[in-house]
Formats: sequence, C-alpha cells, structure tokens
Amino acid sequence: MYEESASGQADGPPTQRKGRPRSTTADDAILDAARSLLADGGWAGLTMGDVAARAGVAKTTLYRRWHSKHDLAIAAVAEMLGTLDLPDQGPDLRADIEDVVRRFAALLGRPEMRTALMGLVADSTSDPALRRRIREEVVNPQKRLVVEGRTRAKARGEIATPDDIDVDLIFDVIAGTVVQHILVSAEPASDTWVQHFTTFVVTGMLPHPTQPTPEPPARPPLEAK
Amino acid sequence: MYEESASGQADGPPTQRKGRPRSTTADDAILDAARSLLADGGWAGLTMGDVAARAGVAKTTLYRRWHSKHDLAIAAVAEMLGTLDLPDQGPDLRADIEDVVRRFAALLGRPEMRTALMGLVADSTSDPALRRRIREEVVNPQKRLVVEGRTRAKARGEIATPDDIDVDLIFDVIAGTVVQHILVSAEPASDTWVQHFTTFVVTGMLPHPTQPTPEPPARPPLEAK
DNA sequence: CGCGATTCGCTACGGCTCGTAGCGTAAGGG
DNA sequence: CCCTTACGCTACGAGCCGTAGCGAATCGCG
Repeated sequence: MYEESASGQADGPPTQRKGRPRSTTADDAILDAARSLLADGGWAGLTMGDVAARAGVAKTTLYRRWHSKHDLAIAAVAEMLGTLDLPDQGPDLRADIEDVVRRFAALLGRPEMRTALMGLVADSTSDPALRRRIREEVVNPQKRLVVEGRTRAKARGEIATPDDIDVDLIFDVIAGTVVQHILVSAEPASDTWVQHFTTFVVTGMLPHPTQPTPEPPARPPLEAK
Repeated sequence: MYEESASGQADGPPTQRKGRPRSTTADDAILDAARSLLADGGWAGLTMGDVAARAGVAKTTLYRRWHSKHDLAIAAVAEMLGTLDLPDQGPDLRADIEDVVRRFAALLGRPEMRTALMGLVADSTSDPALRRRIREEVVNPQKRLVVEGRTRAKARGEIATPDDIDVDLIFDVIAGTVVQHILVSAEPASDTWVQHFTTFVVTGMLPHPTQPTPEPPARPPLEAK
C-alpha cells in the first residue's frame, strides 16, 4: 500500500521515516515530461511509457507516486495553477472582472493546460469521483477569484449586499465562456474580445431591469419592412 | 476507396449504383448501440468491438461506414440534434433566449450526448481537423438559434440594428456556461437556474452602460445604502 | 559500520483497444 | 445469370494501461 505523499499535494509532516527517500528531482522531471508531452501530442499523447522515457525514469517510478494517468495529469496541471489572488487593489469591479477573464484566457492559452483539462473533464463525465476531484483540486480554487472580487466590490460600495452577485453563476459564465471561445470556437482571446466580454459580464450583473417575463410586452407588433 | 455516404450526412443522390446495397437497419442499429454504450460507460465505454456486438454486426461493417471512432461518434450525436428552430413566434427576446438555454440544457442532460460531446472536444484540442468538423457539423448548426432570435428581435423592434447583438459572443456565453454548469459544476439546470441565467444574459445585452474603463472611476454606477 | 527499509531501473506480462487484411458467403442490379 | 458490392468471421500488428518480480542502490538508525 503505497501513497502517502501521492495524490498531488497533501504532504505536511516529513512523510518519510526510513529507507531510501524518493527523488525529488524525479518528481519534477516527471511532471515536466508530462506537460511537455501534453503540449506536443495532446491528451492521447500523454502515455505513461513516454512520460517515463522523457523523464529518464522507469515506468514503475510513476506508479509509485500516482495511481493512474488521471492522478498524474491532475498533479501536472495543479502545479501550474500557482497562487492566485487578484492584483492588489484594483480600481473598480470592472477591472477585477477583466483581470479574472484574462487569467482564464492565459491559462487556457497553454496547450498542455487545455489538453489536460479537457481530457480530464471528458473522462470525468462518466466518473463522479474524478469529477469531484477535479472540481475541488482544480476548479474551485479558481472560484476564489470571483469571491475576492465580490468582497472588494462591497468594500468599495459598488454593490449593496453580497447577494447582488451570484458567485457560482458568474464563475460558470466566465469559465465556461472562455473555454467555449478558445477550445470550441478556436479563436484566441484577443484584447478586444476580453474587453467586449467583460462589458457583457459587468452589464449582466446590473440590477435586473428585465424581470422574468413580467407580462406581454406592450410593444408595437411589427411595422418594419 | 470506400466512403461516399460516410462522413455522416452528405448523401443526396442514390449513392449506390450496383452490387448489394448497404443495410439501413444496420445503420440504425449501430448508431443506437453507440449511443447506448456512451450512456452506459461514457467515452471510454464506446469501443468499436462492443458497438458491433451490441448492434449484432461485424466490426468490419462499422469501418465500412465510418473511418474511425471519431466519425462514428460524430454521426451518433449529429443524428440527435434534429431539426432546430425556435417555437413559432415567441412573445419577446427574453422568451427566445430562455428557450435556447433550455434547449442546450436538455441536450446536455442526455448522458450519451455529453459524454460524446466532451470526448470529441477533448480529442479535438490537439486535432485541428477534428475540431473543425465538430464546429461545422455539430456546433454551428446550433448557432442558428441565436441568429434566428436576433432576427426576430429586430422584427419586433426590440433592437435597432443587428449589430446590437454579437451572435458569436452570445452563443459562446450560452453554450459555454451551460456546459460548465452541468458538466463541471455537476448541477442540473433547474428552472430557477435557467431563469436566473437568462436574466443575466438579457441584461448583459442591454446597451453598454459601463464603458470599457473610460477613466478613473467617477462614481460607483450603482449603489444602495 | 552494518542492517533493515524503501526506492529505483529493468524486463516481462495480461488484458484491452484500434484499425486492417483475407476469405467465403449473401444479396442486390443490368 | 453474372458482376458487383456488402456482410460475417477470424486473425493479426501495434499500442497502451497497470502489475509483478528481480537485483541494485540509497537512506536512517543502532
């Protein structure tokens, strides 16, 4: 029964007691090799044999650290997420939103990131346990950016109560739209697109002027043409 | 050199000239089996051998119709898309938007749909040709719903010029957000969520009250308290 | 210094998948 | 009636995942 420091990040105390310690340089080499292969050959290009070969390590060494290819992929991308946090004291809510959008776009701009992310999401579609891990270890940490933005907005007086912003919805909108734009529409997140989209999001957060279908709109039927 | 009626839909004239014709019942059985396996075992559960077995057909018969597993999957989901079109004469823009949102949610509510879709998108991340096919055969047809909604909105006088609505952006927002909500956040598209999100989208399409960071924040645009 | 514990590299494997090839047979069309 | 094509079957090559078994290397500890 191995594991202990596996699963990616839960470490804490000196996990090792006695015996030969694990090579930390091997850890880095493996994760680097994994990202390299992901960038080169996509999700299908990430094979345990190739990772081992490129890292100059035996395949056994991989499985001593991670149980499966999924675990390795999660570890490889989780390490890229790094510490988040908005830049100190943005001027207003719009700037913070735009910053979050830009961060997501930059993340998905890396080939190794998008291939791993989509590969994991695809497999998680029929694997609730995997989906849960991805959500908790990869996605949810990013959600803090939105929470932080909301806190600041309230501190600035831009919104009255925290309920004015539905964090879950805003997050799904930003993350989902950026993914769709870059991965499916296959277009880069240009500056103008980011600003355009940010305007849409900020506008959408305004107090709902259009109530959920109040009644038949008193509107001229149609006289155009 | 086979193919002809393969690739999923391009048929037109009686493709067949002489020799034994292809069994159309086999076509249906294969696609049904593929969807069935997708629903049961996800993207990994879709194996050519199992599809053939469940359809009561030889594996050779599959490859006589589609070149690869990707082609089969595309054909299987493309058939489910059916004819789109909004319901006749919705009352207003909001109702049309809500309808589109609901359609996407219903689509992704089917397990065979989401597993196939995400599997294809994941693989397409490092395969431009595949990505192009998915975009043109699966995604873009759906985009017509937004175009149609915009046309109606203009006819009703709800918007001045077509430029008031960026179809590509709106589409990415709707498709991306629904996918993120259902697949990553793993929550169902409840009625209240659909209405909440629709309100967000409709509000976001209003004439941009917040310009792209014009200058030092004159004043918080909205405040209470 | 020696000893137990653990890791490492290597090789080999079982099971599964994709996609192809070869062959005899079935079912249409001119 | 014969030619052409589809069909079913079996077998195969190549690739991948994850595991097992083995000697050799490297640490902590007494």
